[in-house]
Amino acid sequence: MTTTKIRSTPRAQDTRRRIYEAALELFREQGFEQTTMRDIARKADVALGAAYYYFTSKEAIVLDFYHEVQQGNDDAIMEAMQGQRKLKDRLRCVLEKRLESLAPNRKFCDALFRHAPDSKDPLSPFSEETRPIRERAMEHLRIAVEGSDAKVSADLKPQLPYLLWLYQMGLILFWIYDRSPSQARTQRLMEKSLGLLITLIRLAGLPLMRPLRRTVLELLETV
Amino acid sequence: MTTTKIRSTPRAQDTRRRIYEAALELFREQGFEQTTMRDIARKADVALGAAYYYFTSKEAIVLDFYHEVQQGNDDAIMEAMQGQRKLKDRLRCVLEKRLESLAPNRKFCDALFRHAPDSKDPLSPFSEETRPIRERAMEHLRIAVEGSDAKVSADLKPQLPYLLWLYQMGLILFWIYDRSPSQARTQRLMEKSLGLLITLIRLAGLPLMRPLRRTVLELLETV
DNA sequence: GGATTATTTTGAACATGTTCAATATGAAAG
DNA sequence: CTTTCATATTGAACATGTTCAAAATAATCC
Repeated sequence: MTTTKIRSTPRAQDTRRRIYEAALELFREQGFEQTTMRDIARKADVALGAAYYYFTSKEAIVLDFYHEVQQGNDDAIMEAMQGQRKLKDRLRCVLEKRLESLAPNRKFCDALFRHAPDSKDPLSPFSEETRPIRERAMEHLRIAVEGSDAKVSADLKPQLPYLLWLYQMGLILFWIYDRSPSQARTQRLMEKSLGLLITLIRLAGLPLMRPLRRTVLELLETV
Repeated sequence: MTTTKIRSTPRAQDTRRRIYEAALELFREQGFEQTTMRDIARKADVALGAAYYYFTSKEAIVLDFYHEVQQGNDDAIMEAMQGQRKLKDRLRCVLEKRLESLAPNRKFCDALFRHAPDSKDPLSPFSEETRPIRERAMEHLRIAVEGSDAKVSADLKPQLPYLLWLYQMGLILFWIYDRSPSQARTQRLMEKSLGLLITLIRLAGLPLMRPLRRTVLELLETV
C-alpha cells in the first residue's frame, strides 16, 4: 500500500494505529467531511503533522479502512458461500457480506467514491494503486460463479468477474446514499437486480443471443 | 437558478459577466482544480468577495456554464435531428451535439461530476436544483425517440427518456476522462453502445421479453 | 557511555474555498 | 443639492487540507 510505512518500530505502529482509530471513530460519529485532521490529531494525542507522517491524505485513511475491511471479510464470504450452489444465492452472499462489513461505517464510505471517475487518481477504485483490492474482490465473484451450478458461455466467463464487480460497486454506491430506513431500498434493489442478472446470464447462453453477446464483449474491450 | 441574482443593474450584470468569463478562460487553460478563486477575481479585476457575491461557489460557475451551453445548443440539436428518421441516427445527433458543445471546455467538465452521487447536493446532476437542466436534456431524448420510426413498447416508453439520459451522462463521463487522441475511444464506444441500445430496445418489444421488461421497469421504480 | 545516524514528532506556515462586517457607489426622494 | 436607501464592492478573517524544516527521540556503532 502506498499509505503504509514499511520500516517502523512498534512504537510507530502504535502511533499509527492510534491515529487510524481516532479517525475512524470520528468519521463514524460525524462523517468524513465534518471531521478535521486537527480533530483526529487531537483525539489521537499527536501533533497535526504526525497524521500526515502516517497517512498521505485524509482520504488515504478511508482507503486503509476499506483495505482492512476487505481482508477481514475474506473468510466470512467464503464460508457463507460454502453451502450454496445456486448462483443467485452465492452472489447474494458476497454482496450481503460486503455491505455487512461496511455497515458500521456506512456514514463515511462516500469518501471512497470521491475520486472514483478519474482512474488516474491513486484513490480511485479504478486506479492502478487500488488494483490489489479490486482483484481480490473480483476473485470472490469469480469463485461465486465458478462454484455455482450456473452455465456461463465460454466467451463471457472471463469478463464476468469484472462485470459483476462493476455491479457490486454500483450497488455499494446506491447503498451509501440510500436514505430509506435500514437501507431497505438497497435490499429491494439487490433482490430485483440479482434476479435480472441471473436471467440475463442465462439468456446470454442462448445461441440466438450470440451476436448480442459479442457486441457486449466488444463494448467491454473498449472500456 | 440559485446562482443568478435577479435584481441587478446593468453594471452588476457586467461585473458578473466579467467574473464568469475570466473564470471560464482560466478553467479552460489550467483546469478547474488548478484555478483559484483569487486568480479569477484578479483576472476579472474585482475583489475576491465579488466573485462570491455573484456565485455561491466555485463549482456554481461551472454549473452556470453547463446551463448556458445547454441553452445555446437547443436549436442545434433539434435542427440536426430534422433530417433523421432512424432512432440510432437521431440519438447520435443528440449525443454528438452535446459533446461538441462541451468540447472546447472539456478540461474542466469533471467539476460537473464532483458531487454527482449525492442527489441531495444542489450541484449534483440528480438534484432537485438541477432538475430544469435535466428535464430539458430528457426532452431532447424524448423527441429523438418520438420522431423516429422505431417502435417502442408502451410500458417502456415513459421511462425511456430517463434511461437514455443516464446513458448520455455515462457517455459524457467517459468522454471527460478519455485520454485517447481526439477522444477516439469515446467515439468508438458511442457507435458500439448505440448499436447495442437499439438492439435492446427492439428486443424489448418482443412478446417473449415481456416479463424481463417488467422486471427492468420495476427495478427502475426502486431507483 | 558517547557519538552518529535514522526515525518519529512537532508546530508553524502555506494555499485556498468561503464568510462577513464595513465601505463605497449610485439611484430615488425631498 | 442633500439625504436616504438599496445595491455593489472590498478585503480582512476564518477553516481546513497539506507541507516542511527543525527538534526530540530511539537505534546503532565504536
